[in-house]
Amino acid sequence: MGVKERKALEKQQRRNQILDAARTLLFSSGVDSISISKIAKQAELGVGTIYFYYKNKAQIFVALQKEGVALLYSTILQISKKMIDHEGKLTRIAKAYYSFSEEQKNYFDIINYFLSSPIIFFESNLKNQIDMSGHKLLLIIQDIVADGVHQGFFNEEDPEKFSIMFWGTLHGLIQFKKFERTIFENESHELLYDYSVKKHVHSLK
Amino acid sequence: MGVKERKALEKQQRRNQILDAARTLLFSSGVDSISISKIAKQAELGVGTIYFYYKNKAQIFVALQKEGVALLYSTILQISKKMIDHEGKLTRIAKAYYSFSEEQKNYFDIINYFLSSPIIFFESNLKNQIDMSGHKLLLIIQDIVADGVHQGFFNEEDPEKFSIMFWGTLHGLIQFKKFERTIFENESHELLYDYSVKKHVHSLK
Amino acid sequence: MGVKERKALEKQQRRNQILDAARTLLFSSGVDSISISKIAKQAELGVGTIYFYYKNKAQIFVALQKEGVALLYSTILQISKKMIDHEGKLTRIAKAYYSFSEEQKNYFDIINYFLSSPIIFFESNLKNQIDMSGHKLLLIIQDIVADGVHQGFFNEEDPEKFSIMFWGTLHGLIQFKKFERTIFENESHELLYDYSVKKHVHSLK
Amino acid sequence: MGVKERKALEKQQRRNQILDAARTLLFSSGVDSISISKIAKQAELGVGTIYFYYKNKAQIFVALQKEGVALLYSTILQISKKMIDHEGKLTRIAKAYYSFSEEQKNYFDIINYFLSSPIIFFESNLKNQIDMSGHKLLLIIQDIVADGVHQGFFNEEDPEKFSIMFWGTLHGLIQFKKFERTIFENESHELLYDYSVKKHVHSLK
DNA sequence: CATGAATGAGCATTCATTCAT
DNA sequence: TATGAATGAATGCTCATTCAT
Repeated sequence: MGVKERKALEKQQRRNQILDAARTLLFSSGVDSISISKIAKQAELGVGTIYFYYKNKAQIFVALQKEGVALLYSTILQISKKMIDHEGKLTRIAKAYYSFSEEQKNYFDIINYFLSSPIIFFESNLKNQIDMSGHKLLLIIQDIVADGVHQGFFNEEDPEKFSIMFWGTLHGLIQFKKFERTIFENESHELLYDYSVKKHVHSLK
Repeated sequence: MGVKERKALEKQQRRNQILDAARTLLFSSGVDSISISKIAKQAELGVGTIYFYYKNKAQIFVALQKEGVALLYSTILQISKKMIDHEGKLTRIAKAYYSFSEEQKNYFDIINYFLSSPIIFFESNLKNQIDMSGHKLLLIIQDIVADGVHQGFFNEEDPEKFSIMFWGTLHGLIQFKKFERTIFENESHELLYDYSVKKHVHSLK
Repeated sequence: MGVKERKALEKQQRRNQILDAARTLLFSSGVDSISISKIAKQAELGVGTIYFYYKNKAQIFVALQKEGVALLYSTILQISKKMIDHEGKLTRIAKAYYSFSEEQKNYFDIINYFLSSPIIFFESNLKNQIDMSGHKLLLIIQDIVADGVHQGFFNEEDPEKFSIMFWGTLHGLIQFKKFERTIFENESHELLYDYSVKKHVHSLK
Repeated sequence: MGVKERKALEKQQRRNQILDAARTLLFSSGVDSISISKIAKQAELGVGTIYFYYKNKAQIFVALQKEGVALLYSTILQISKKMIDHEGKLTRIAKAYYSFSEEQKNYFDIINYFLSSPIIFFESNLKNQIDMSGHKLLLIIQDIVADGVHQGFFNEEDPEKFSIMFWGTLHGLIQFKKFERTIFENESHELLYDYSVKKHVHSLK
C-alpha cells in the first residue's frame, strides 16, 4: 500500500519535473522555442521518458495552459468573493486580467497560443478541456453581473452576452498592447484599458 | 532616366511575382505551409532570387499583411463614405470586419500572426510599417465617431479612446469564435458579436 | 507434482494471453504495427512480463507464425484425408493455399515475413522450428504424390522434388498478386493460378 | 550551353554518388539498414542534399530496384538473342535468374522487398514504374515461348500464362533457398531448381 | 513472478539561409 | 541579377530492451 502511494507520488513528481522544464523553457524563450528534446535536456531526462509521461507535445502545452488558467482563476475567484460592490468586483477583475497579462506574460502567451492555433491542431478532447477552463473564468464574471442585476444594481437583460463582450474587450485590448508606442502614441495603453473597463461597467447601470 | 525607371518597374514586377506566389500558397494551404522554397517553386524563380528581393521570410509576410490590411482598409473606407448616418457606418464597419475574418480568413490569420508574435521577432522598421497600416484603419473609425460627436449625434468625450475600445472588442470577440460550440453553446457567435456592436454604438448616444 | 503441473499450466496460460494480444494486434493493424509495448497494453501486462515469457519480439513472431502454419496445416490435412482422387486432393490443397493467402492474409504475411528476412536475423534454434513446421506441410503434398505414384495414378520419379516445385510455384504466384492490375492486366490472377495448378497436376499423369 | 551541360552532368553525378552510397549500404548490411542519414554520411553529404536529389526514401529504393532489374534484364536479353534453340534459352534464362539471386543477392533482396511491401506504401506512380520493369522481363520469356510455339517446337496454347507460371515457379523456389539445410536436407536446392526448370521446359513439348 | 519506468539512438522529413558561379 | 546546390540543425515521435524493485 505504502509502496503504491510512494510510486504514485514519484510519478506525479516526475510529471512535475517535466512540466517544470517546459515552464522554464516557456519563460526563458517563449512558446515557440519549446521542443520535446529541449524539455528532455532541461529536465535531464531521455526523450522517451517525456513521452512516457505525456502522450504528446500538445498534452504538455495543455498542462501548462491549465496551470496558467488555474492561477488566473484563483486570483479572479478571490476578487469575486471580496466584500465589495459588484462594480468594484468587475473593475478589479479586469485589472487583474491586465496584470496577469503583464506579470504572467508567458502564461498569457500560452493561452493566446491556444486561441490562435488552427482548431484542427488539437484533438477535440483536449480542446474541450481547454475551453472548459475558459468557461469557468467566464462564469465568475457572469455570476457577478447576474447577481448585480438580481439585486437591482445593474440593468442588463442578458448577463451572459454582456460577460462575453466584456471579456472579449479586455482580451482584444490587451492584444493591442503592441501598438502602444506606435498607433496609440498619444495614449497610455493602460489608461485606454481602464477607460474601456469603466465604460463597460457604467453601461450596466 | 528611362532606363532607371524601367529597371525600377521591373524590380517591382518581380516583387509582385514573388508576392503572387506567396499569396497563392497562403490561400491554398494557410500561413504555416509557406516556405521560401515553395514560394520559389510557385513563382518559377530560384530561391536565391527570392532573397534578393526580400531579405527575409518575415518581409514577405509583412507584404502579405499589408495587402490584407489594404483590402480591409478599402472596404471600410468605402463604408465610411456612404451617405448613411454615423451609427449605420459603425455598424456596417463592424459587420465588414467580421465578414473579413471569415471570408478573407487567410489574410486575417496573417494579421493575427503578427499580433501574436513576440515583438522582438521583427525589426522596428517592419513593426512600424505594420502598425501604421493598422493606424489608418483606426483613423476611419475615429473620424466617424469624432464627426458624429461634432455634429451632435454622438456624445463621447474621447473619440480616439472609444474607437480603440470598439476595435479591440471586435477583435477580441472574433478570436473567441473558437468557443462557439463549447463555451458559448447557448449563443450564436455572430449574434453575440452583433449584440456587442449594438451595445457599443448605442452607448455613444 | 500437482503444484508443478499447475505452475506449468499457468505459465502456458500467460503465454497464450500474450499471444492473444499479439494476434489481436496483428489482425487489427498488420505485422508492422506490432510492438512489445502495444502487446503489453493489449494483454494488460507489464512490458517486463512479456520479456519474461518471450525472450524476443522475434519469439512472439515465431509463435504467431506457428499458429498460422498450424491453421494451414489442419486445413490441408483435412483435404488430404478426403475420399477423393489424388488429383482432386492436390487441386483442392492448392486452392486452399490460395484462399489462405487471402482470407488469412495476416498469417500469410507473417509467414512471408520470415521467408524474406535475412537468415542471420534468427537464431538457428528458431529457424529450425519455423522450417520444421513448413516441412510438415510439404510432407502432406509429398505423401499424396507418392501414394498416387504407388497406386499407379501418377507417374513421377521424384515425388519430393515434385512437391517442392509444386509448392514453390503456388507460393511464387501468390506473391505476384501485386501485378494483377499492371503486368497481368489481361489475366485474372486467380485464373492464372488455376491454370498453373492444372498444368502441374496434369503433368503427373 | 557548355555550362548547362556541365551542370546537368554534375547533377547526374551527384545522383549517382547518392545511389552509390545507398548501394554500398544495401550491400553491406541489407535493405533494412538503409536510412537517409546513413546514406548521407556514407555519401559525405548533408541530409538535406539527399532530399534535394531524391524526393523520398522510396525514390531511392526505386532507383536501386531499377538498377537491379536493368542488370537482370540485360543479362536475360543477351541470352534471348543467342543463337540457340528455344529450350536452351529458357533453361539458360532460368539459370541466370538463379545466379542473379545469388551473385546479386542484394539487388534480388530489394526486388523482393518491393514484392512483399504493402501496396499502399508506394504511390501508384512508383508502383507502375516498378511493375513495368518487371513486365519487360516477362515479355522476354513470353516472346521465346510464343516464338517456339509459332515455329512448331513448342505446344502451348497460352504463352503468356505459361511464362508467368514459369517465372512464378523460379521466383517461389528461390525464396525456398532458406530451407536448404532443413526441409530439403536430402536435396540440393540448386538441383531442385534445375529439376523444376527441366520439368517446365519439357512440358512445352 | 511481475512490474513499468527509463533510456537514447533512431527515424523521415523540413527549412531558412548562404554563397560560388 | 539570378541561380540553385548545399547545408545541418531541428522537428515530433517510436521502440526494443534493461533493470531495480
